[in-house]
Amino acid sequence: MLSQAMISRSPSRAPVGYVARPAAPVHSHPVTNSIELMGASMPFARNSEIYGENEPAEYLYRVISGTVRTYRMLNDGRRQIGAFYLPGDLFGLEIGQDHSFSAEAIIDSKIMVIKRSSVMGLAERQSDVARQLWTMTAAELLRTQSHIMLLIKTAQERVAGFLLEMAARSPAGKEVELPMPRQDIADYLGLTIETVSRTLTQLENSAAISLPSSRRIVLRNRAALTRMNA
Amino acid sequence: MLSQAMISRSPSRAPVGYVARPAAPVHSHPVTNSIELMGASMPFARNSEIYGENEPAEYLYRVISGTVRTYRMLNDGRRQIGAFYLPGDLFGLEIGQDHSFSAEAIIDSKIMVIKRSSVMGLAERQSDVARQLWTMTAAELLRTQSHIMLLIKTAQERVAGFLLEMAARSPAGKEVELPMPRQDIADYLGLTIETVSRTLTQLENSAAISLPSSRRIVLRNRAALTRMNA
DNA sequence: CGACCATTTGATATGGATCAAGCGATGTGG
DNA sequence: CCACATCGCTTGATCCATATCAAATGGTCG
Repeated sequence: MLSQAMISRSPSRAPVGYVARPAAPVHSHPVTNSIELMGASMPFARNSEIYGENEPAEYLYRVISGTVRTYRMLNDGRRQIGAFYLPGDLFGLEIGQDHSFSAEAIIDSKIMVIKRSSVMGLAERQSDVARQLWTMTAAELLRTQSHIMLLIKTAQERVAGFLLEMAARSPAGKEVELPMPRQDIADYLGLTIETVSRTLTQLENSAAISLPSSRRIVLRNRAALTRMNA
Repeated sequence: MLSQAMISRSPSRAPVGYVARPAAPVHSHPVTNSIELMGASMPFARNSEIYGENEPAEYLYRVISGTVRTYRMLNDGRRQIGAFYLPGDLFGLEIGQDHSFSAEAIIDSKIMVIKRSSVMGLAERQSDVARQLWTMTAAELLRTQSHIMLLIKTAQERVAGFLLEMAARSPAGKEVELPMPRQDIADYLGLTIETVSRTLTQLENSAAISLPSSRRIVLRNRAALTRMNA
């Protein structure tokens, strides 16, 4: 696991030499309008690193297509996934010098890369841009706070909560396509893959969901899931 | 527990009628200089509510003396403490309309209350104030992210981490005076009081700490604690 | 002193982890 | 085109860390 990440380090990271494009806005987040048009699109292969924890945060990123995970490791190898980012989502915004998490593409992804200095420079002069940056950070804070609430719940509640969250973010509300493997879900929820798997089976048996395939989940009884979500 | 909170709701919250003071700055956080001089000091009794979750966030707060806890409840009564705030700390800053956590004084406390609108107005015109607000939110985000990492650890790691955190924030580095009861520590760490208590005893037996009294903790072997902290 | 509350300690239960094996889909080389 | 290796996922058996239930201890205040 670690060695794989190591290998993928050098090839794909530096956005040097990439050509800036007109950058067709894919998803339009109301909050980030002025930042929307900046930057260059870059491909990242499945499992490749976008940036590493403690590296200088020189860029800010937006998912064009694909999915990204951010994570942090404890020194003995336990991994905590901080967030999943879907098309339209911004990530990698830091106020400190360095990134506090690492980021990897979960599947082949296109990522818009934006120079931090240019955004910061803009924020100096335009208070609405400054406000956007603050708003984005605040949104991350709210998300992280909800994540904490997830982590004190039972396995069933965590999984139900995760499914509802993913459903809410997916284009089709009822059918969810999960881009990430069970291990990622487990590391996001603070559970093992076995527990995630068993809980999903259990939810299927109780008719709350159905699993046409392991990555495809249909919410059959959203009320039941919401009730479980505590 | 809930009824107690209810009772304490009306008496002490609205800062109406309080006289603004010159407000001697007690602790000087480098990050919050311009905000430091604003607002009025207000007393809050032990266990009284400062604000409630989902209430409009009209003020911003700084601890002058005492200690504050913020928390959120799940609908079945499980409580998660989001943070402890010590003298000098700012809390209650929200970018949305409402507070996302409730806040209570743990012990009798003096709290500086600052009108949100006045800070926001200032931020409109002064970019350094705007940057301060952003920086404060980002600091909260970092804290919350660390909290998540705590919650995936073992009981011993959580308690060791908590003690180190409190020690780092306390004036005297080696001897820590805990202003909060075991239940608050438990709800912060996602454990039960029994587990917190047992873990402390175990740390004492292994000579990592000593407990002159239940609220007073001496770090005898910081290296051991750091090692446990994973 | 006695009541009350916080904390500790003890005994037992249990949810989720761990260890281990089976299964199904996907891809590859013969 | 099929046999088989691989990988991700599920299922089963057992274990263990922490929760739960219960009682004892200690500290504080009237």
